[in-house]
Amino acid sequence: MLKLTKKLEYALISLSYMNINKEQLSSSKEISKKNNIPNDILAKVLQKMTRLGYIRSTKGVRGGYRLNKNIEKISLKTFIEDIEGPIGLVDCSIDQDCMQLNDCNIRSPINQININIRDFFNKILIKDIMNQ
Amino acid sequence: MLKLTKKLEYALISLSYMNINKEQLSSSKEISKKNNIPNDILAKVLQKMTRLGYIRSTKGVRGGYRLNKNIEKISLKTFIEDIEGPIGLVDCSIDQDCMQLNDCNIRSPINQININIRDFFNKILIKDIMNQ
DNA sequence: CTAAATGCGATAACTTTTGTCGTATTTAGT
DNA sequence: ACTAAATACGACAAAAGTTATCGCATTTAG
Repeated sequence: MLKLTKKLEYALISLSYMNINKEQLSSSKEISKKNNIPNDILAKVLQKMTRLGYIRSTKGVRGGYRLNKNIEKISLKTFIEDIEGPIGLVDCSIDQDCMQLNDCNIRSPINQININIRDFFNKILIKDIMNQ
Repeated sequence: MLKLTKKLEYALISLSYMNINKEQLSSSKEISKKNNIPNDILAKVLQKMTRLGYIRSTKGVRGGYRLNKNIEKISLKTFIEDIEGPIGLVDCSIDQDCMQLNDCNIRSPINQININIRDFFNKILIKDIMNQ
């Protein structure tokens, strides 16, 4: 319940892999084999990261992916939210409508905690995860 | 994905309710009605908190629940883990076995982040949530 | 004795996550 | 021009986790 999804795990593993493998393109197949990740899922994760601009793709034979430069500056918060949507401990920290409405007795403290968690992840850079 | 479960939400709402309602016992039915929570689920959450010693129950007609004294000292980390099990961003921060085994390229940084998250929740007391 | 409450287990419904499949497009190499 | 290897993408299926429901037992005030 306070857990990263596999999608996110695979994304981070891939970035780390590409970081070590900087000189060449890394294909989805290669990354999946080397890291025991189902290829079909990984492919989609890589495509998503491409759309988001974290990596760049080269199509066709001998194609593959490589890191984009901006990756150095991205926080884990931005990355998580780009891949999975907004971080919210409870529904009302994202989209407001819940049964308790305005008289929920824990709304404001929980949402403060949520702000602090976002801040926590904002201070972590993904390059810190890539450069283990 | 970085979200509290309803069980936990209901638990915290109940504690907050009992805190406001200190002078009397609060029945499951009463708490559920006042806070728009399905009664059957809430009942089990309350029973669990009773087993864990966070609240105390009085059975029979006019029975109900009230806070136990120790509640003042409990951290959100302890509470979450008592209700839901250990906090772990990835499986290997809890039970080790994963596909990547020892050569996972993000294992150690992620597990360090996990330690920091646990610490984050450890510094929050549930009474801070109850006393909104 | 009855009604209102807690206690508990089994199971069903729902939601989210994870994984699979099929097909189209791009491109290096021959 | 053709082929094989790669990315791109959408629809769907399977698995897991969360949330909700039901039925029955026990306790106790009045």
